[in-house]
Amino acid sequence: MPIKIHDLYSLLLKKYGYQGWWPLLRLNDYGNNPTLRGHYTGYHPGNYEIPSSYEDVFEIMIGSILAQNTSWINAEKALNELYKRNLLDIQKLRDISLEYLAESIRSSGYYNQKAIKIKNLIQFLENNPISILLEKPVEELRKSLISVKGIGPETADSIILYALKKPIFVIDAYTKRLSIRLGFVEHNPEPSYQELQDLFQSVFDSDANLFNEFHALIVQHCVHVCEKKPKCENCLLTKNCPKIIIQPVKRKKSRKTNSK
DNA sequence: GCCCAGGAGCCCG
DNA sequence: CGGGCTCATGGG
Repeated sequence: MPIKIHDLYSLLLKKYGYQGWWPLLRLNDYGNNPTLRGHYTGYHPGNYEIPSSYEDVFEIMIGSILAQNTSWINAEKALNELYKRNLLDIQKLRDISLEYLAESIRSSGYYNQKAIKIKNLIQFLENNPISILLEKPVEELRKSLISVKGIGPETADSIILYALKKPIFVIDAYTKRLSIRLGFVEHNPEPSYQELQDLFQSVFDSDANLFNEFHALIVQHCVHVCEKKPKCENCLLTKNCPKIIIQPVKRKKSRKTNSK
């Protein structure tokens, strides 16, 4: 029996509990300790008042770029490095060289590109301070964020939802994979970002806290259970999943191991 | 060694 | 408008 999106939210919440996104360095138990441990703990389950300062908001914005196509642990190491070097600050990030910035965020991968992206974000924030962004309607906000080179739809929506606490549903690779496997959307052709976002937003009233929790729950489920190679034996949704046991979804059309 | 991770831009047809 | 390529570290 196919599951409804609304029920998916209830089941995931019941199974995994509140996720406490977006994590912040200052909430890590090593927040004031420059020695990074093996895993991160900066979550704040059930507390939707966070971020509660411009510093928090800014950290989430930077983190959303560092996290692009990268495991959060690697992104967080880079964020922690910026913190250690006292660079988590708009003026500091503006004044340092691109090279020094790139070297500081090395662990997040794509560090040359991400350094440029962060510089672009800094320039954007100098023209559009956080206090101004908070006043803007979501649609206008989204357009202006996406106009920054290096901020695409997912990063823009992450900033809107998790940094600025405005209601918009974040679509990522996990959400797409899960939606396909559960049969919310067709596999072929692949659903667009907009299609998936419209679908999820059509199910609920516009609610930033709910969108926050739901997306975080999807990530939790997909990271540990509905992986690229799904662990269906550990899944709470097997009765609802058309893809159960059947081949681990698909493969990319042709994979070239192009070594230079 | 291979595979993958909380994407985006660019270039092409 | 969509597919393919590039960017890159660190963990399993």
